[in-house]
Amino acid sequence: MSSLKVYNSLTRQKEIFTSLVPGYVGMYVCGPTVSGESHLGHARPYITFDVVYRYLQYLGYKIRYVRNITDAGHFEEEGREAEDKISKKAVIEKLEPMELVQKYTNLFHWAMEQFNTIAPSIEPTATGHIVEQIVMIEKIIEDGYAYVANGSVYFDVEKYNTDFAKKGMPYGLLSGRVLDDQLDTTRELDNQEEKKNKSDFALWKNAPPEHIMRWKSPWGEGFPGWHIECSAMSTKYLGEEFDIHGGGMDLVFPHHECEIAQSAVCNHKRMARYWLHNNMITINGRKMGKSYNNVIRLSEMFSGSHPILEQPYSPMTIRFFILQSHYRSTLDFGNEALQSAEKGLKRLWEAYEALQKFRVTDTAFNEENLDRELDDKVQKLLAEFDTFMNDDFNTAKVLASMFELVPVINSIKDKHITAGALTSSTFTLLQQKMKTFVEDIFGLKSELQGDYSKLEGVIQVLIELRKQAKAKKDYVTSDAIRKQLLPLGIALKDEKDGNISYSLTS
RNA sequence: GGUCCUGUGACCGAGUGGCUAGGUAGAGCUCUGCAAAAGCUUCCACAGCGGUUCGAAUCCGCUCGGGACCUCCA
Repeated sequence: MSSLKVYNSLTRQKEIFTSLVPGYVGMYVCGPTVSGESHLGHARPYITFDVVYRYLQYLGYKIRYVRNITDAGHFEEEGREAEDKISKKAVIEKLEPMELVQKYTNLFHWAMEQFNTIAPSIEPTATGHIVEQIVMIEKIIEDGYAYVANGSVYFDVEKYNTDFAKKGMPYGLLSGRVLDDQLDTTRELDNQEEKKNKSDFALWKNAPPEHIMRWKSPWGEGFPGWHIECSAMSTKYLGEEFDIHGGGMDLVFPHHECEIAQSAVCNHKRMARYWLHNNMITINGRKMGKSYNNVIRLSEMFSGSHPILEQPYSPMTIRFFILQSHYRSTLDFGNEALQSAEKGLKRLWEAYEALQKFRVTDTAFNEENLDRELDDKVQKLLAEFDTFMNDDFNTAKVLASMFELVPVINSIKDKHITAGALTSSTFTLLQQKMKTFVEDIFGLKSELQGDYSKLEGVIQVLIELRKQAKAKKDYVTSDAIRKQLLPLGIALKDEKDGNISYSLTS
């Protein structure tokens, strides 16, 4: 079998993945800032890395997946006073900062559950690791790569760049930036006069009196800078050097660049070996984001309550939609695209469920029925699942292969293909492999909720009545039963063999 | 302005220089009391202009268009 290759942002090429410790993988993914409700854009990284996580498990790795919750307020510079955005909003909403943070954390967890993502192994919060961050900052100061100014601490980017460039780790390595080119392009920021250079970034910010979120530190009361939490928590839970660091492409600079610098000073290591970045979801070609005023919250997606939405879109539809593209490409949102995804998923899922219901004995395999060509084709398509996933997690191609199997499955079900056209081993492999990839790796699931056992009994009664009506050629009655069930989400289908099957939609 | 990415058929989207991915929609057919579903068949592409090559959607150059980052950001 081919080995896993991943695109490493650091080297800008695909590399064969090997873990630092054989059999084990450490993965850190930048989590959400819980100062507001999650939007469609958030779905991309967490679904992408959920699949990465699941696939690595499939490959047999024992993996520790760390994803932080940023619940300590970072400061904003909207041309005004530096302000904790979390505490700012809390005042408006008359909520305690932690109450607000808890609310949005809960909403985030709810959305992630809807998407059927597996919870990370550790989900550390920034506020729960203030001590670790302070310790790290102290170390950076000791080593001479940070300085204190008016109760704030800044990272000395110039000095870092000068010293670490010699070690092959200049500042800007990940994002492809050259520090000297940057000096003029940095925008005017608050408290700029405190910094030695514009490119320096805050490790610790002095809290103004009105600031609600604040902690005691050697430099006075304040709060941590934007980047230090990830360095501190990744070191704590994954070690000084670990395998994978993931996040959205918009975090490459400055966030990840700063993480690398902080960790390099403290640990003298290169932090993460593979940097994986997902691309953005766009809407009308534009990134979804607060600043563009085009945010669709996940709760709005699920309920269809946003003016731009023609209908609600279920979590699985969105998950499938995301899986249909490659994670490093932009993905353009649109009603038409989502509706296509919804229908495609339905077709795939129904074929999948039908497949799982088969017993191998149903196929009645024997030499006469064997269709060698078809058998080879199925085997080839199944083998491609692994090949494509190994090629930087190309879920789009795997889905394409799955859709080539759908007509085969449906043809067996509808008896267009002779039972037993496939060898029983191929058929078993088809069932197993589809189950593994559809459910275990892609994380797709049925969206029917609750207990349908009673309803199923009721439907069987109606089906029986309809059968009797049909036998008497009483089509008025039989059509009425079918027609009235449809708006209730129960679709009856007359099968070839005279049976009536049904499918439920939520 | 700097750095980088990108432009594929009605829409979304994959794509290793040679084998017209796939999904949805459209058209036709089969099955069917009708319907739905399913199956089969089918139409519609590689922004433009040059270049390299036996051969380019894929490599190179230019032009035009879109986007990301340089500020919190998934």
